[in-house]
Amino acid sequence: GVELEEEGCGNEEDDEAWAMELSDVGAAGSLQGVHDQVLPTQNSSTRVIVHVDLDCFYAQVEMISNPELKDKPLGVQQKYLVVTCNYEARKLGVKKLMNVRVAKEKCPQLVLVNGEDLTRYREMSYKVTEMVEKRLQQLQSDELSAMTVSGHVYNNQSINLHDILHIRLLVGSQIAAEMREAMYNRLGLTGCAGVASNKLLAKLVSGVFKPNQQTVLLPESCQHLIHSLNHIKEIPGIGYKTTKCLEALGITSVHDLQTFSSKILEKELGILVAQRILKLSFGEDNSPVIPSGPPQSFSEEDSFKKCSSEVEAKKRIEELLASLLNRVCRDGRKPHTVRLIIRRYSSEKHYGRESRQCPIPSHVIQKLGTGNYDVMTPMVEILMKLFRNMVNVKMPFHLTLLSVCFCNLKALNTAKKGPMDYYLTPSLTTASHSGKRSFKMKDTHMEDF
DNA sequence: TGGGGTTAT
DNA sequence: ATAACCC
Repeated sequence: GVELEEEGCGNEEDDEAWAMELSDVGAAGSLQGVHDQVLPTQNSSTRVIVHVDLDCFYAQVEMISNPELKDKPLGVQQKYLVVTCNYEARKLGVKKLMNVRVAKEKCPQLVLVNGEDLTRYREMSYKVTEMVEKRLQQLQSDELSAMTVSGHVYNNQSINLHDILHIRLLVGSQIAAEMREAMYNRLGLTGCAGVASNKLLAKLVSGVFKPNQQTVLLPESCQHLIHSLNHIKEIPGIGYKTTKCLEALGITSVHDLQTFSSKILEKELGILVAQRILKLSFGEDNSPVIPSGPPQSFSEEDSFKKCSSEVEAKKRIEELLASLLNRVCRDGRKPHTVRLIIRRYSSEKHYGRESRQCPIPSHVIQKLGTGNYDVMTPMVEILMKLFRNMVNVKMPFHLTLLSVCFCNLKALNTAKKGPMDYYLTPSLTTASHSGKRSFKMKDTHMEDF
C-alpha cells in the first residue's frame, strides 16, 4: 500500500509537501485516455514523468466492439465531422476533425460509425484509469533492475550508464513499456508513451514515434526537441488566443519566443501567462502531476442546425437530462448545482456560449438516484426557468446547441459507495488535525490486480 | 467543427 | 458567468 504521512509536520500551511507526495503516486486520467505519473523519488527536483497517450481512442474502442472494422479504414462521426479515425484511414488521407463529405471524397471506402454517444468510451476510460491506479500502487514494490532502454531514444543519443539521470529515465522507459503492455493485454488498447523530466517534455516526446511506440528524452537533447517544433502553437499550454496574440507580436517560432522581451510579453499577456509560456519555450515546466480523481462535473450536450421554439427546446432538454440523471445516479455523488448552456446562431462568432446556473433545491437532491421518476419534473421546471432567463421566448430565436451540466458534486453522508469511490477516501488522520478536508490514496492489495 | 472536460478571473 | 486552456 501507499503511505502518505505528514511526518512531524507542525506547519498547517504546508500544502505544498502534501500535494507533492500525492503527485508522487497519482495518476491523472481523462476521457481522452491520457495518463501521467511521477515515479517516487527522494529528490523532488529530478522528476521522471511517464506520459501515455492512447492512439485514436474512440476508433480503438469501436474496433474492439466490432473486430470486423479492424483492418478497414474507420472514422468516428459526430454530426458531420469525422472527429477521429484509425491509422488505416489516416494512410488514405483522412484527418481528425475532417468534414464527412471531404473525408468520403478523399477515401470512398471509409467506414463510419457514430460516436455521439460517449457511454462506451467513458466506460473504457474508467477501466484504463482503474488499471493505471493499480499499476501505480504495485510499482513501489517492483524490482526495476534491468538497465536497458525500452523503445527509442530521442535523437539517437547514447546513454551514459554513469549518469544517474540517464539511469532513472531508462527505468522510466521500462515502466512505460510495461504499462503499455498491460494496457494491451488487459484492455486491447495501444498507445504511445514519452518519458522525460517534466510533463511538457514527456508529452512532446511521446508523439515523436507515432502509433504504438515510445520515446525517452535524455536531458542533453531537450533543446533539440523543443526546437523541432515548427510553430509555437504546438506547445501545449499555448492555445488559440495566445497564439493569435503572439503572432501579432511577430512571434511564430520557439526561438522567437525564447528571445523576445519578457517585459513586453508581460504587458501583452499578463505576468502569469507571459512567464509561464516563456518557460515553456525553453522546455521548462514545473507543474505537478495532479491526480484527477472522479470528475468534477457531468454534462450532456447536443448540437443541431436549428432550434427556435420553446417546446422543442424543452424536448431536447428532457433528453439530455434523462441521460445525465442516469450517469449521476451511477456515480453515487450528488450534484448541488445545475447549469444550462446554449449557443446562439450567429454568422461568424467563434466561441459564443452563454449559460445560467442555480442551486438544486435540497428536496430534489434527496430524490436523486433513488429511482424516483418524479425527479424529472422539478428539474425540467428549473431548467426551463434558466432557459427563459437567457432566451426571450417572445422574440424569435435560433439556437444551435443545448447542454445541461451537473456540477458542485458532493459525496453523500450515507455509507453507500459509488463506483468511483474506489479512488479516493476521506483522510481521517489529516482532516482531524488540520481541520481541512483532504484526501489520500486508498490502499490497494496485490490480489486485486 | 463535436462532445466533452479543467482552472483562473 | 465568462474566458482561456486541454483532448
